[in-house]
Amino acid sequence: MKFLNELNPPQKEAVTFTDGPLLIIAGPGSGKTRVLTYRIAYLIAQGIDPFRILSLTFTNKAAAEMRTRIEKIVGHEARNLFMGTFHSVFARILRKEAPKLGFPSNFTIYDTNDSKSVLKSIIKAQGLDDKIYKPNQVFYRISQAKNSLIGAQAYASNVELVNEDIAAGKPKIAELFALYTKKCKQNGAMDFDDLLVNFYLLLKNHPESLYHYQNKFQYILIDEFQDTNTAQYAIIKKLADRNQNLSVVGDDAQSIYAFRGATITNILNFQKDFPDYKLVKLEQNYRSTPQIVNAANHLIKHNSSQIAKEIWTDNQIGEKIKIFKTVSDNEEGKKVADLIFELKMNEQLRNNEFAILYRTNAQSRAMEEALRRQNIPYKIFGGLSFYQRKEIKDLLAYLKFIVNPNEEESLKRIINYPKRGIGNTSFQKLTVIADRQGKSIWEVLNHIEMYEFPKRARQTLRDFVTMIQSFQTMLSNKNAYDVAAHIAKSTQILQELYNDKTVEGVSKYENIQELLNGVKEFSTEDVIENEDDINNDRSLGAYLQNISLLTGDEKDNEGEETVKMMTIHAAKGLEFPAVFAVGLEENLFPSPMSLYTREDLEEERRLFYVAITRAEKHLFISFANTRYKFGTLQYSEPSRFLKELPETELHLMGAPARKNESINSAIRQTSQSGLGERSLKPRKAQLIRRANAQAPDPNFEADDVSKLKVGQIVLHQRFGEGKVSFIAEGSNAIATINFSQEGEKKIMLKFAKLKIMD
DNA sequence: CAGGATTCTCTAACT
DNA sequence: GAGAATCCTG
Repeated sequence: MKFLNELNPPQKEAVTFTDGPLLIIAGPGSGKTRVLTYRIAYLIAQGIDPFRILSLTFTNKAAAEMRTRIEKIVGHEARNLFMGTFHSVFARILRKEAPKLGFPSNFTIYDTNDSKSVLKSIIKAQGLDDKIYKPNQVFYRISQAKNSLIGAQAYASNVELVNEDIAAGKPKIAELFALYTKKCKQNGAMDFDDLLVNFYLLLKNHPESLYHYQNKFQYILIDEFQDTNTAQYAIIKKLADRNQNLSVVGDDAQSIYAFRGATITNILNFQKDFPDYKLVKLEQNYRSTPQIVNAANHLIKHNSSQIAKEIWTDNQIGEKIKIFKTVSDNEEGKKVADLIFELKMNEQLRNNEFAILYRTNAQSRAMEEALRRQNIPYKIFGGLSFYQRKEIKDLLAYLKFIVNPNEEESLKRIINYPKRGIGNTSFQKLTVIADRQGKSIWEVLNHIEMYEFPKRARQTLRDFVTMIQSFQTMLSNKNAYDVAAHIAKSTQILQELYNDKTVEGVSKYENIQELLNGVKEFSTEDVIENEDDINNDRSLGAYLQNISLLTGDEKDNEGEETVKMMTIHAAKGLEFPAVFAVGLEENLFPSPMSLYTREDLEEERRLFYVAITRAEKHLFISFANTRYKFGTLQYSEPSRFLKELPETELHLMGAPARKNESINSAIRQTSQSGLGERSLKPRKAQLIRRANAQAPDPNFEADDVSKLKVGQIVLHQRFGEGKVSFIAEGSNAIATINFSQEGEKKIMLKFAKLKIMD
């Protein structure tokens, strides 16, 4: 167990305290993942059966990372651990236990879009105005309730909630909640929240199940505990109740999921519910430079309440945090790409050492274009997931439907795709009949001859039923891949996309192929030899439930090193040598939706804290004066958060020439352009000044710079006078020049137009 | 009923 | 600016 020597005293304490409740407060970069993985390794080394260890994380990415790291230490035994996100672990268990709750074990998992779509039809069917009852908002309301373990019934009798709805002019939400719950049950479907709620109900209402899982999971570890919601905590508490071997790791300063119902009171509840807990604080940051740590500490002090802790580092002094402004979002992208290029040249950084972090996925486009123009390979995480693409959802709908033919959302998708002449009229008719008979549409379809349909429609419907039945038969004697491939072919979906030779068509075809490969991989994967069948289900149903909980491309491009782009939320738990936090503007970051309450604003600040603390050595923060939003150009001001950073650690790029001027006032200055009437004048003046400075001088003659030396004074056509401070030799020699007006620039001598002054 | 054109709406984060 | 919803025409 020599790995214990790699730990500092509090880390070691956290790893070796095996029995009893444990609360670890872990600052950013304090070796939290290391502690969790070593802790598991330590438990196994103590003779604990990995089958008895449950380790829950919050995102797929975190789960995957943890698994690889544990495998590295303990080897293939790691595969026997029960490990994953809350949702995925509970879904796996529910697959076995769902019948106890009145769901089929092949239940379908609804993603947010599915849920909203169901709600939308319900709202319509109730004759309500979907301008008032926006599916989005209704869904959010229901979701919040479920995350607090409030079901439809409890909701309807909760005076406070109902009054809120009445005040908001939406008195029917409780009713919609009930109808939605009923519909999900009819469809044999659970949404994300149901996975938690239903697992909780299993433990609560089925003592034998509670006993079973309490016994099975003797050691429980929870990562990112600050992000758990009421339902998740209630489950953990029940599971750990008997053995009390619950360890949770969290950092209140990194709590960024309150919008989803996560609640920091869970930390307080833990202290109350497990009074004999041991507390360990990990406060030494191994990740970042003192500048970055200091800036982060300084920023987070602006939040009102937090658990007392002092994050410190003895890492080497690094460079200042660099802030820059650009005129537009596109320029911001360009500047980021240029800086990446420079850093690669000058600091020998590699592509995969960079990350660009933003508040919203929409910001990725400007970055993407700029990187592509610079030929810098990149990878975008998140955004529209692979499984959200239309062609994928279409094929998946077939698979979901043959596995669970009561599920009407899938049916809607496939009944007339590819086009087979079953239009809206027929479908509406089917819905009405099904409702009247209290049967599913599928049951109605199976007895189509009993109902009035035009001859032609009846035949098409009958053909559809025959086709689906043939798929179902196939499912009983072939593996998941064979069935999926057969469906793609026999429905002509594959052929149709193959014939489409447009760029999109080709990519869709490839996507379908990739999906099929995924099914193949899953259905032929090795089965682990053990007594546990939850992990060993290779059926189509298991596959579908598995992918419903994936957000997107978890897998990295093999081999290729890329710049990573993602939202700050997605970056939590990750670290990079060089980080660009972009779009630090009012109405973007903090998000305009966060401005109503202090709590929301503080969550935004914690989000910025997370962004900053991802960086190891280089941190760049940028904002743009104008940005395209909703397709129109908008002016923006620098984010209030910029003023909350300590000036001593900042360097405003290309500006702080004047003495006695604080960076904050400089930031404010640079942002004065284009903020409406009031500031139009200075803007014009500024433009003119710049225009003068930049006007190409027709008499300007560049000197031969091949013999340029460090220390020489040069004149640049645009940047003015500067002193050469460094020259990187090579075929693409680059000179670093300190310009008195514009600050430090890196210039490729090949293209440089410089006049040597001495 | 299909397909195309046009209008409208929405824009926070993740499972 | 993109995707969904709606309208319009064959």
